Amino acid sequence: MAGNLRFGQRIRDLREAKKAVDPTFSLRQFAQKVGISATFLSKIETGEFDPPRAEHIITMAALLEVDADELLALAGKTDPELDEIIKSEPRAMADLLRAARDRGFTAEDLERTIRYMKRKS
Amino acid sequence: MAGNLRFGQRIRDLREAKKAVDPTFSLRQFAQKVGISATFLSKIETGEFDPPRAEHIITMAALLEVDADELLALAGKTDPELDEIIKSEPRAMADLLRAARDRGFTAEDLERTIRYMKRKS
DNA sequence: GCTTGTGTGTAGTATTAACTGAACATGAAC
DNA sequence: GTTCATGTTCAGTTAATACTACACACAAGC
Repeated sequence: MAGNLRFGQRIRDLREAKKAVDPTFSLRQFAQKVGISATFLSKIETGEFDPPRAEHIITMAALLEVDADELLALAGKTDPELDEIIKSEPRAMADLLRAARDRGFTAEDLERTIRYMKRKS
Repeated sequence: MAGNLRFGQRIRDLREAKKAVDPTFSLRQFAQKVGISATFLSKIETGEFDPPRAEHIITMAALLEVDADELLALAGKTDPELDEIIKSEPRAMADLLRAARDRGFTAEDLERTIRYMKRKS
């Protein structure tokens, strides 16, 4: 229950922006769409509670039409899908990530690597 | 508490093999080295309890002189270190993993990618 | 001035993961 | 034949995560 105002504030901002156009994005109705209680969402938006679990964050991103990875990163969580990908080839995926870290790869370097992968497949 | 006999059996086999050479690898003493109770280790080895948390699995691997990733994979867990790596560059690392999955990359393909990364850095 | 909808404060609960201590039965060592 | 170390069983605990219901205060609309 440490709280995370950066995440909460971002959700509130996005929700209010949507609400200006679509009144069904009130706190209560948005909470219902996401599948959590209004109480919980209120606490999250004010930074009193930690972000909800990844699944709910992904639902929020879809409803707010933003990229889920951005919100997950703000929440300090990782997409459970990534865990599944790692488990599908644990040794190799672990090596891949460690190689990227050891080389101090930036987002740009990683993009270049992805383009290389696409060429090779 | 679903239990995982494959993991437990592997730990028991490795431990017994070590114990044949080094008698300090009894269940009790090994549990102490790892930092868990003998009760817990017994349940784990017999498959009655789930594997312990990743940190303890990594300690076990070091003591038993096997690769931690092998044991973690058997336990169905991912090294928390990988989570940290992902969080250091969430969008890009997520894209990297998804690209690998979408292309159906095998361990071999991933090794080739790592070699590419080493050349480029 | 009552209803309706807004976000919020109080006071919790449910579930799960990750364990534990103490007592026990069995066999080996002396 | 008692001591000692082995692995196991019983009956729980602790801490964290992820929430919830209900009642409230406030403002807008009729």
